[in-house]
Amino acid sequence: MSAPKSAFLAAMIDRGFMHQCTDLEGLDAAAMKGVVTGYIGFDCTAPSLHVGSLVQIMILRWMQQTGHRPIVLMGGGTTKVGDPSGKDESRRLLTDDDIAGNMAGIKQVFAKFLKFGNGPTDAVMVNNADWLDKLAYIPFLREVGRHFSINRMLSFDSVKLRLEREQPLTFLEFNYMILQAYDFVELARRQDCVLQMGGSDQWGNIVNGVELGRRIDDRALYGLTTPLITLASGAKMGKTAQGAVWLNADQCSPYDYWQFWRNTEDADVGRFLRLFTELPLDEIARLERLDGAGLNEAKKVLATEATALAHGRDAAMQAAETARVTFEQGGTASDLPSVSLPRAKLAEGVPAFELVVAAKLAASNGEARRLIRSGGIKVNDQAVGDETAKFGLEHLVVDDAIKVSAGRKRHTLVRAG
RNA sequence: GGAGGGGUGCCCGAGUGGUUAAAGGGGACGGACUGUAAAUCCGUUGGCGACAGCCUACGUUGGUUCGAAUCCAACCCCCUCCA
Repeated sequence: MSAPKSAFLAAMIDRGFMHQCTDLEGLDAAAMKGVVTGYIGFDCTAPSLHVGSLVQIMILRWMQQTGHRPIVLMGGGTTKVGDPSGKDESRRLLTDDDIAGNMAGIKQVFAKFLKFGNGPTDAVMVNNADWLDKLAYIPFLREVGRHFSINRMLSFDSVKLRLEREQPLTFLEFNYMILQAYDFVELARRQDCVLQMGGSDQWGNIVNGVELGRRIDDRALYGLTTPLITLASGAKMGKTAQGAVWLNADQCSPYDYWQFWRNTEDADVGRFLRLFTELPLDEIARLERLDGAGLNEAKKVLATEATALAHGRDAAMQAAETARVTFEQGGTASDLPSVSLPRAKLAEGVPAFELVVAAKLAASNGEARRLIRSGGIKVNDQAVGDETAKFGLEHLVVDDAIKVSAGRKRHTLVRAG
C-alpha cells in the first residue's frame, strides 16, 4: 500500500515496529475514522517486565500518543495453567496471590509508559482470568472449538515446527492458541477492541483471533506484529550477566538501566533510537550519521531518553551525570551503586577479596581472588595486586566511601555504616 | 504395559574403573587493543582456605572395589518405537 494516512501506522512503519499486519489498509482506515482500541497480552509470571517486552510496551504507548486506546491484557487465566511453550523445565504453578502480586508489579511498570483512566484514550488493564476461569468446557467447545480445524492448526508454525522436530506437544499447549484467539473475541465484545498486537512469534495466534472474531461475531478485527529484536552481533537483546534487564527500579536501578543502553553496539544505535525513544525521526537521522567515537554522543542520548521513559527524566539526568563523572572525568560520583559495611569492621581492616565480595562485584571469595590476580580490581582507582591487602577507614577518601571497581565498567561504593 | 535410548559443571557436549574438579565448544567475567562499541588476541570460569590442603560435584539411594561419572541393584524423570 501507499504510505499510511494514520499517525499511528505511520509511526509503526517509520520507526521499525511493523513486521506483519493482517489488513494494513483496513486498519489504517479504522485509525483515521476514530479511536482504535488495541491490546497486547502479557504473562504475569514475574513481578516486572524486562526490556524484552519493551517493543510491545512502546507500541501501546504509540497507540496512546497517536490518539488511540491501549489495553494491557494480563494473562492471569493462562498463567494459572502455566504457559507450556518454550523450555521444558517444569514450571511451578503460581498461586492466585502470586499472580495478583505480579500483576500489581507489572502495572507499576506500565504506569510509567501509559496513562490509565476512564477517558476515551486512557489505557486499561484487564485480566483474562475474568472470563477464562469461568469457561464451561462443553459450551466452549460448541461455541468456539467448532471454528477451529485441526488440519489448519497443524499448519501453524508453532505447531508444525514442534511436530517436525518431533518434540512433544501436549494437548494443553495445543489449546493455548484457542484460548488466545478467544481472548481477542472476548475483548472485542467487552471493550470494543479490534486490534491485537504482539511479537512476530504471535502471528499465528493473532490471526486465529482475527478469524474467530469474524466467524463468531462477524467482526472485522486486525492483527499486527513486531519484528523480533536482536542485536546486530546476533545475540538476543536484553541479556546481561546479571540476567534480564528489568524495567522497574527495584530490580534494575536507573543507573544500570542507563548503562545498559549506553553500551549499545554501534550498529544498533539508529534502530534502537527509533524503537526505544520518542525523538523525532530527523533528529535520529542526524544522530546515527555520527561515526566512530562520535556515535558515543548518540548512545548517551539513547540512554538518557530510554531511561527517561522508564524512570522519569530526573532519574535519567542523574544517571547520565553519574556516568559522566565516573567515565569521562574518571572520578567518583556519589550516586554510584553502593553497599555499606559496619564502621567497626572497616576499622579492623578488610582484606581486598572480602571487600570485592561485599561490593557485590564477585559472587564468592574465590571469584574475588581470581579477579584480583588477573588485575581486574581497583580500589579508589588504584590497582590492587595483593588479594589480602587490607582496606579500612583511611581508604574512605571520597564522600565517606571506598570506590571499588571490577574491570572498567563496574563500580561500587563501599560506605561505612 | 512391552522393547530400546538417555539424564555430566551456567548451557551444549566428551568421557565407560585410577594421573578427572571432569576434554571441547558456547556463554560469562578479567586483561590487551579501543570509543564505556564491534571484531580480534590472551587469561579465568565449583566452594572454603593459614595457598598446605580440605570439602562438595556427573538424576536419586544403596552396593562392588584399595579406588566409581565410569561396574551392579532399585527407584525417579525424559525420549523413541510397539501395545
